[in-house]
Parts: sequence; structure tokens; C-alpha cells
Amino acid sequence: MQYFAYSGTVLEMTENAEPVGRREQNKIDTRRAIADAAFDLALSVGPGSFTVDQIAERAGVSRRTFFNYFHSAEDALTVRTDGFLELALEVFGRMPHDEPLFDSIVRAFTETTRMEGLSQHGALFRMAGTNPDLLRAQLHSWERAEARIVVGLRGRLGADASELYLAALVGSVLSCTKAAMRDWAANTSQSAGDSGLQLEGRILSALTMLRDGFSDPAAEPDAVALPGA
Amino acid sequence: MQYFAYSGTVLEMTENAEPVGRREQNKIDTRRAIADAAFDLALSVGPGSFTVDQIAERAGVSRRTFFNYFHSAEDALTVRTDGFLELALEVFGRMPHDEPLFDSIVRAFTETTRMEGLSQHGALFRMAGTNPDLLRAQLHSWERAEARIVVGLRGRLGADASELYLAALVGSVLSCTKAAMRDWAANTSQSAGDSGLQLEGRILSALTMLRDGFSDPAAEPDAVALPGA
DNA sequence: CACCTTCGTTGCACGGTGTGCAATATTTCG
DNA sequence: CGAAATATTGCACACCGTGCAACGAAGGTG
Repeated sequence: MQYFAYSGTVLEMTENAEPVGRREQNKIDTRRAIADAAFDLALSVGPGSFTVDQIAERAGVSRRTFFNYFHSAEDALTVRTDGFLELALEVFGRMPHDEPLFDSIVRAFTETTRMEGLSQHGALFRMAGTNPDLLRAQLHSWERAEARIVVGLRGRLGADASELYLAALVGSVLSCTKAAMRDWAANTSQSAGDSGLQLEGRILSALTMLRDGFSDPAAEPDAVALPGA
Repeated sequence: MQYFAYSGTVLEMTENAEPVGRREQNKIDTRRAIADAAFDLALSVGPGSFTVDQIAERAGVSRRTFFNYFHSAEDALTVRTDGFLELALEVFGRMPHDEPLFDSIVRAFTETTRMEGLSQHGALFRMAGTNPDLLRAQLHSWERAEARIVVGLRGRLGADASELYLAALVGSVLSCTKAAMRDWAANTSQSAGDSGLQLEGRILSALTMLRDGFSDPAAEPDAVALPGA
């Protein structure tokens, strides 16, 4: 129950509401313990090479309890992806509404890259390359985020935007971010100290391409400066 | 073995190479029979509400043979999605290389909507909305297509384009197409005779938004004319 | 504190999944 | 035809995902 392999992850977003009882705190701890156990196992023996029983045992819960929290072993590995996207949406929500939309989007994602445990995301992306089930779980995670972001963006854009516009825009933005993260995960060693900056640059590049309608195939990935801060 | 519920699907693309022996033809038939059986069941009892054994029985093969062809029940339902995207890539490959890239992309997708069995795609999209596993399988299908299209596009653009540019562009194009198909599936009755045109219009709208960098949230979804033909 | 209510955890059972393996049936080719 | 190549099938087995009922730990009330 009290298993902590990676002390700091994205999960503490849910710990903000201060008056949290033992019950809720226990659930948060359990969820974290399971997610951490799953991630540890995925790192050590490889994704898809371990069973739910192993996760449960390592997390100190029963097999049945695992399924009370997650639908599958792969789902336990998308907690971090979910957290990243949830955080990005939250950051986006705090952007001033009079700022140009594109700048808000870019800043929401680039500032989110300064979160903790970024290197774990790289590992997850690389793992998804060799495990179809994990890839599907991650794609689903992005898909869920897409739906939430559409809702958030509709509030900002109002009734001017059609549903098709919203879906196409959000889908494209997330595709570009995904592409940036994949490129970053594939071409960055996990021990690079400045990997956060490398990711920021790639996200900015991809989103700038999007803003410009992909009119310049020869756009230099790293030749753009970051806006704001 | 000789089960044919839906006579015409996308699958006959693989039947072009004429000198096909008995062995190969049998495999194609079996694959089709399984896919059709799965689709029939999904339509009649709903996705996720039937077992692999039922598919196998309806297709006239053993349970074990089903797994020789597909990983899961949901995978058998992505055959049509795979076919659509494969066809789009093939059509794109036949576009003249001196045509503007954007026009080629739009034509590749809009012309692909004239394929047979289009209404089945609408049904699949709607089913994915109520079944997470099916949704994941479909997302995976689009993901695989993305990888193939990147390869095809790299050949056309040459070394000018960075990997990030390619991935972001293809991902965005597919996201827009996906958004168009979802919007179409959600807002079009399956019995509409002109549903193909409605889909074409939506794809053109979404891709036009993409080309313009999503600069106009108030873009009229249906106010654009189709290029070519 | 005692009591009761609420709710999270656990074990159990059961049907379904996905795959390795060996036997069998079918196609291909000399 | 006969042998090699390959597809299908049954079987076994580990694992998955969930309903259910029993148990136990918070939380509230007097």
C-alpha cells in the first residue's frame, strides 16, 4: 500500500482541494502506488511482459483492487499521459482571453513541459513504439483529452466556431504536439538535462508550422524563438 | 467459409494482382468472411456484445482460425477503416507531382469518399462512440495509416522536409479528415443518398481550415466549392 | 466510546481472451 | 500420383475482466 518508487509525478494536481479525508487520501495513494508499480515494471521488464498480478503485488493491493482502479495494465501506464494533457488544459484555462489564440496554445503546452517527471514521458513514448496495446491506450488518452479541450475551447471561442472547426483545430494541435513529443522522445537521450528545452522547441516548431498552414516544408525545427518568458 | 453478407467492401483492392492462386484466394475469402461476420454482429447486437466464438461460427471457421487472422474482435472491425485509408494513400500516390500539395491531399480524400460501402464507415464511427475498445482499434488504424502516409509523402517532398514537419503535417491532415468523418457520421442519417457529397464537403472544409492555419473560426462549413471535377 | 452507516478492499467464481503446439487437411509442384 | 508446403483445427493453459457477497476501515451521531 505504501509503495513509492517515483516520489513526484503529475498526480498531486488532485491534492489541491485541501479538506481531504482519509478515505480520499487513501484512494489517491493507492492509485499512485498502482501506477508507479506498473511504470516500474514496464521499465524493468518491458511493456506487455508482466501481468496484472505482478502490478498488484508490487503495489501492495489485491488483484481485484487493481481492477477497481484501472481497466487494464496499459491503462495504469496512461496516468502520466493523462496528467500531462490535463495539466496543459488547466494551464490553457488560465491564459488571458485577449491573448491571441495561437500564443495561448503554444504557451499552454510549452509551459507544461516544465512539469516534473518529464523524462518518464519520453520513456512511455518509446515503449509505445514496441507495444501495440500501450500505444492504443496512449492514443485513447490523447483522444479523451481532445474531447475535454474542445469543451474548454468552445467556452473561449463562443458560438462563432462550428463543431467541425473546433474538432479539426484541437485535433491538429494535439497531433502536432504529439509529433513533437514523439520526435523528442526518439531523438533525445533520457539523461539530457536540457531535454525540457528541446521539447519546448519542437512543440513550438510544430505548432508554428500549423499556424502557417504547413506552407514551408523547409522550416528549420530549431530556428524559432520561444514567445513569452 | 463461403459467407458473404456484404458483397462489396474495400477488400477487393487486394484482388487486383490477377495471378492469384487458390491458396491466396482462400485466405482473402476467409478474411472477408470473418470481417463481414464481425461487422454483421456489431450492427445487430452492438459492438462489444458478442464473442469471438460467435464471429467464428458465423464466418464458418474455428475460433483458432479467427485468431490466425485478427488479434481481437475489434481488429476485425477495422478492416474497413484500414481499407479506406489505404485507398486514400493509393489515390494520393497517383496524383501528379507538380500539383500543389494541398490540392493533391484534398482530392485524394474526397475522391476516396466515392468508394463503396461508405455508409458502413458512418456506422463504425458511431459505434466507436459507445465502445472504448473499438475506438482504440480505430485510433490504431489511423495511426498505422499515418506511418504509411509519412513514407509516401517523404518520397514526394524529398529531403527538404524534416521528420517533424512530415509527422506534424500528416497527423494534422488525418486529424482534420477524422474530424470531418466524425462530424459527418454524427449528423448524417445512414439512408441519405447524398451522404458522399456531404462527407466530401466536410473534408474539404476541414482541410481548408488547416491550410489557412485556422485563422477564421467563423468559416462556413458548407460554403466552399470542391476543386477538380 | 458505542453504534451505525458508508464505502473501499478482498476472495471467489466464471466466462472470455490470446497463443503455443501438435495433429490434420488442403494446395502446390515436380 | 506423391511429397513438400502451408492452412485449419482442437487442445491446453495462463491470463483477463467483472459480478457478487463478505469483510473491514473511515465518518458521523448521540
